[in-house]
This record gives sequence, C-alpha cells and structure tokens, in this order.
Amino acid sequence: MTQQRRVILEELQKLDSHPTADEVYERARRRLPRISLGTVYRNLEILSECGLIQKLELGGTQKRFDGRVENHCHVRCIRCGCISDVPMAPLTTIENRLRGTSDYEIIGSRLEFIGVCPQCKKEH
Amino acid sequence: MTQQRRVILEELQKLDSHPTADEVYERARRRLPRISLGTVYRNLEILSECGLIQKLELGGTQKRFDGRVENHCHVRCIRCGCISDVPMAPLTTIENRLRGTSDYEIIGSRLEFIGVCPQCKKEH
DNA sequence: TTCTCTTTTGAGAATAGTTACTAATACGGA
DNA sequence: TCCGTATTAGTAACTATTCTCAAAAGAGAA
Repeated sequence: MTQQRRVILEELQKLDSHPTADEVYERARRRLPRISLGTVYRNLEILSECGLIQKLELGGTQKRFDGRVENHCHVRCIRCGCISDVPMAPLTTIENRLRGTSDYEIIGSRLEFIGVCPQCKKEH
Repeated sequence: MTQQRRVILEELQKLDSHPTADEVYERARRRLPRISLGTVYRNLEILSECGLIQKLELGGTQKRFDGRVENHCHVRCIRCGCISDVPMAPLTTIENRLRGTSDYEIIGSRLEFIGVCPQCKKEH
C-alpha cells in the first residue's frame, strides 16, 4: 500500500460523485503534485480487483469509479452525464427467474436508469 | 437511403449476434468492397437515431448494434464477451417504483446480465 | 435528360480514453 | 544496512470513434 494508492482510495471514498479517472487524478494531484495519470489508472484497477472500490462500466464513454462497494444501482442524467446512487433492493428476484430460463450461468447484473437530474430539470 | 446505408441495415437485421461496428464493416465489405469504416459508423449512428436499429452502450470497450428495436435485455458472457438476448418483460414496474422515490425524472433503464455462455461453460 | 443543390462517400487525419513500456525510485524483509 | 521486488513518473502506443474535406452520388425541378 503505497502513498499514492492510499491517497487515491481516500479521495474516492470521500466522494459520492462517481468520478472518472481524470477527476480522481485532479484530486490526488492536490495532495501529491507529482503523481501521474498512469498511476491513477493502475491503482484504480488494482483497488477494484481487491474489491476495495467498484469500477462502473456503464453507458457513456468513460469508466467511473465508486468508493461504495455494496450492490446498488445508478441513475445517469441524460443531459449533464452526472451519476447518483439509487437505494434499491438488488435484482436477485429477476436474476433467479432468469436462471431458470437461460442457458447462461448467471453471475450478476448491471442496472442503470436514465433520467434527468434535479439540477438539469430546473434549468430545463 | 443510399446503397451503403441499405446494406448496413440489411446485414445488421440478418444477424442476432449484436455485432460491433467493425464486425458490421467486415460484413458490409463483402458486398461493397470499397465501403469505408467511417461510413459504417456514420450510418449506424443515423439508423439508430431514426429508430431502425438500436445502439447498445453496455459494459465493455466497444459499442454494439442490434437489428431488433423492441425493448429487451441482454446477457454478456464474462469470458468471451458475446452477447445474447434475454426474453423478459420490461422493467416498467421497477422504473415506476423509482419514479416515486427519486428526484430524477426517470426516462428509461438499461439492464444487462453478466454470466458465462453455454459454449464457454462447456470449455470451462 | 440535364442542370443544380444537397447529401453522402472514401480516405485519412485527429481525438479521447486507456494501457503499456522503461528507467529510476521506493519499499519491505533478512 | 543491504538486496530483491514492486511501484512510480513520464511518455509512447494503442483502440475505438469522430472529424475533415474533396470528390461522387442522389434528388428534384425544368
């Protein structure tokens, strides 16, 4: 656990905004001005493999990262692209239903809602 | 509706394999050897705006395209990356439940299952 | 058909996000 | 402390996609 890795983890856990890799990079740079973007990518990958953070491969062009690891869903704003958590029971019911009818071995699911966030609704 | 656009649409509707843009390009090239990759991307974009095809922005690095436009979900194989359809009622119930509790204006949802396809299971 | 205007094309350059490479540095255990 | 491994910063390379632009193809009017 290097200094860089610790800072990346801490900054991510501090936020609930599901930042992209370069947003994490900007924040980490305030504390470690010489950190490189490659280090941020590498450590985000390692931390998500260890299960300390979550890598979100949802719609949009960039990956996002989440300091919360419990199973939960997200809403993406179609206008500004921001992402929020949705407090909701996991989809185990649906997954189990699928297990009965599909030839696939079902491991999990990924559910994302699309909408307009309160801020963008206001500005309409 | 140019020759190129028609061929791209036909090839996509012929398949149920949710091809990536370069897979569509390969197929279109068999019928129009001089077609360019840019043309394929441009037309896939236009066709999905018209609602003639569906653009899938699911997990993974590449976008995929679907000749079926009805609302349905997908399973992605975690090993080989292939994608299949899941016959399943749309998530309107869940979406409506969320409409009551979220500040977002909910427009839709995107549900993807993760699993292992029959082929990969066999090869284990 | 022919003329004109708009759209689309092919080819290649440009871009964005991410990953890989490498020499130098930091870390951790004996 | 020394030594071997892991990690770093910096940069180059890569991949998927989008953009640019001159040339070609359509589409509609005469």
